[in-house]
Amino acid sequence: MVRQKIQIKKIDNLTARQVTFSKRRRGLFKKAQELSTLCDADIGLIVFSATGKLFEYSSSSMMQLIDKHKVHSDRDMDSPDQLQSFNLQSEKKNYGILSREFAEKNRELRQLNGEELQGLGLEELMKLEKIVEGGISRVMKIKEAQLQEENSQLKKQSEQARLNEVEGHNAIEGGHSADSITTNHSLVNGHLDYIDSVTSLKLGLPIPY
Amino acid sequence: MVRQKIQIKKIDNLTARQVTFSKRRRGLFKKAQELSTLCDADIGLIVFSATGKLFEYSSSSMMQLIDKHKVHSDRDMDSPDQLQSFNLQSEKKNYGILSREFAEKNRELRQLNGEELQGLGLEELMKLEKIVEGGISRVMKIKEAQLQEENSQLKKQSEQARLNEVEGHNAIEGGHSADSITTNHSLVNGHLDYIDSVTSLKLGLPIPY
DNA sequence: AACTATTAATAACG
DNA sequence: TCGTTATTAATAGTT
Repeated sequence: MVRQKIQIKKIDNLTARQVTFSKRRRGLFKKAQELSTLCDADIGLIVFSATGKLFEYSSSSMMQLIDKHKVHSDRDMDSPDQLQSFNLQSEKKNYGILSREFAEKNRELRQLNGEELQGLGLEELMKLEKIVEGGISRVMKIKEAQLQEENSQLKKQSEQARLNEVEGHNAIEGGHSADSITTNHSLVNGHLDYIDSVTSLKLGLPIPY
Repeated sequence: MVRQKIQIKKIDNLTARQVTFSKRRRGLFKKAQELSTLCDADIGLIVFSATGKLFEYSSSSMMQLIDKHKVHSDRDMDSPDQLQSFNLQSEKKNYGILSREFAEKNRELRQLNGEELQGLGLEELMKLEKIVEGGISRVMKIKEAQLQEENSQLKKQSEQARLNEVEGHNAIEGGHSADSITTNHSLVNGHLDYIDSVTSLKLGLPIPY
């Protein structure tokens, strides 16, 4: 845009390109900062050079800005079904990054919880529970339901045995043996209040496993 | 920078500020696009107006760019302990945003898993389990351990009852009643193989609770 | 890095 | 928001 006007297309000459990158990058960052100051705008600017080097500017905190941005874009794509499916595709491509980020968030949450959790723990846990609701808790709920059912069957059986005994009859009458009960039964449908008083008292203690 | 040079500080007049915001914003986006094209750079620009309206430009995909940025900044703050503690503080301030993002990631992961999970599910779940390791799974493990112990006690009892019966003795001999077993016992320490074959088969099915 | 001729951006105003 | 214009700012090419 000077001694001669240039076309806006990739600069062929490597050196010239690097020089232009430096100059224009500085200019861009300066303009971003000016806009932020003049108009009280919150601005984040991320630049990766062709070689992968990162340059960034943010008028506040890049992390906060990115979070804010995420909230906004989520709001937009919450209802439209077409965008949703498009989004799913691009997220599928990013599985690795995603799960790494997920792990990271989890670690962060754990750190945050680690402080609050000791005392107030329960409420936080209930929130977490609502949040997680993922595969693992599902599996554990299934397992728990099974155990619970097995339990009640055993209790019934033991009750039956006691009754039979009192009446002088034979308690074992061709039914299920205790060892086979585990293998075949339906799931309980009702609400599982898996956080009971005993469990609550143990919250926050390190559990070895 | 024109009829009169201006100071780079917040413009007092609201109208003037809005006008300047419009003009300079357009200029900034144009320069960002030019830099991206000329120098083959990957650029993301996020601008929030003072009123909270979002404007953004990205030479590729904003999501990919943000992921890339996250990876970079993680790499930088992985070892230095000082940065870590500073980071914790700023993250504490962001608890709300964090947990919302966490929930979102979880939803995304669930969606992704939803497809793979039907078949291979288990491995993914094991990974998830390792990742989550949070309060809720801990609580569920405790509860499960309790149930398991209760179970084995019941089984022992029922076995005892059967033996006693065969030998013509009284099975109920002043021990625990079946109803009181739940309330007081120690935890199992060993490994919990809570994903058993029965459970595996049920993976991916919607579980009502 | 500096220089500088030239274009691009834009402050003020209509 | 849009157009005009005087002026400053940014920068392409050169050294």
